[in-house]
Amino acid sequence: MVTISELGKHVGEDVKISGWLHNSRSSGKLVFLVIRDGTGFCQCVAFQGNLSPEQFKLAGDLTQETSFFVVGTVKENPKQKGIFEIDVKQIEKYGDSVDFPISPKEHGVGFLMSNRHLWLRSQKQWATLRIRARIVKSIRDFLDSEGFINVDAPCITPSSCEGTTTLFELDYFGKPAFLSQSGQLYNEAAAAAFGKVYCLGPVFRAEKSKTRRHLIEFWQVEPEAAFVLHEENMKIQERLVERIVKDALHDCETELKVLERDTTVLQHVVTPFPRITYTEAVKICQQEGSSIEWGGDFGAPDESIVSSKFDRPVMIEKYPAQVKAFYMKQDPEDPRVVLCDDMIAPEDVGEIIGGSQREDNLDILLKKITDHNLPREMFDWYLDLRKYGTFPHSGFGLGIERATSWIAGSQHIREASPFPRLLDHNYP
RNA sequence: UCCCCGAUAGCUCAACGGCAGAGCGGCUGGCUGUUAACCAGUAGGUUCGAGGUUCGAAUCCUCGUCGGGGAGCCA
Repeated sequence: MVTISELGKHVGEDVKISGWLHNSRSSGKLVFLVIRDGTGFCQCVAFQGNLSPEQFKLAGDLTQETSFFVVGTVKENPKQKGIFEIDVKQIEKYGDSVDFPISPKEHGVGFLMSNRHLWLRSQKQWATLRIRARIVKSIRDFLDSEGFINVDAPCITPSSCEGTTTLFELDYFGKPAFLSQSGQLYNEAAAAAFGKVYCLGPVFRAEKSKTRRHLIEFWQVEPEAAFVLHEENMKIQERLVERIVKDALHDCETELKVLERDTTVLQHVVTPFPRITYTEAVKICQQEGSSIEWGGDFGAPDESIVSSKFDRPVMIEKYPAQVKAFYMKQDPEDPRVVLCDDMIAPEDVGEIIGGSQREDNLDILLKKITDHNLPREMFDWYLDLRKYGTFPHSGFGLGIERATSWIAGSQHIREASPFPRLLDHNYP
């Protein structure tokens, strides 16, 4: 058995391909069957003269998504160079498919989402999720080669990490527990044991978000590195994003073509990325008519204004302390701001990275926990990290689906998750 | 939680106060190179639910249900 992705190596040979019927067209004595096997899509040509009457009728009667195999000779498509097709000699069904709901014409989002388990078979969903897989591999390859160790964080936690967003509460054998919104605090403990670490897994936000940029459950990679300062933290971020985009352009040419993605913007994604301070970003927004004042956080329209000024991802650094999490380190040169940065992707995708140097001074951290009204006793273990050999360190979080959505050019982040969890939508 | 928009054939939509329609999908037939193929025929309806206005409601009004987009929150 040969896969569709390998057909180019078998031109002139007879091969067997197993898969599902994506689409078919017939023309009297010819039937064109587009088969998909998970690795790609391929046209099979069944000519009446080459098949028994039973076999030819079988080919013509196949319905959408019937599973079957063909045996035939691999040929280059006479009209399209580099595209291969199969001259069918034998064809056999595995299983029928009656009234497949997703026909080759337009469908509404609600209908497609309620058929997500079948929608995954569509070409664009296939392409998007293959890009997602490539991105995850790029992230692991990059971090592993940079000496980071994969140390995963728990999904179930006794309290909120940041105390800001709403969390899902669980009954943990009679006591409350929460689904984690971030592995960050655990990463800091791991960084003190392993130096450079990252966790990669799902996180959960119980916010009733209803936008094209938000998921209730999403995957995040969170690198954390000991003795890395703010400046170097940003360099790691931009090199990681550069690598992800470069790998996708190199290895996902077919997928990007299926998605009709204009890759010009992606070609520009090379380091160094532009950097501006929060204060500069506020000025830009004000010049464009935004009502934002220094000290407030950016709204989605403000992010759009800033990102529209640049041809690649832009990093905004040094936000006011009051709009950021308690664990971010105060800027020694300006105590009003913290040593953090957000990376805003182009094309209105929004924030794909949030990162910072962490507060390593025990007294300042204690004060911040009090100021944020966080339960001190829940953070005892975290404060231990400052008691027993405190160390300068930094880290960041990159949203896998946001990155996928951007590179694939998705209209909505839900397409970047195989089975997205959305507000009032967790089936299938 | 707030603000907009929507619900009509399996799907995508039209009809906007006067006979319920089209394309796609299904089915039947035709065609040796099709690319969401094409051509002909055919089946398919409690117009989301409840109430109201009207000679007459898919259409106007009220309430409800479900869905979509956006804000806030953030990856």
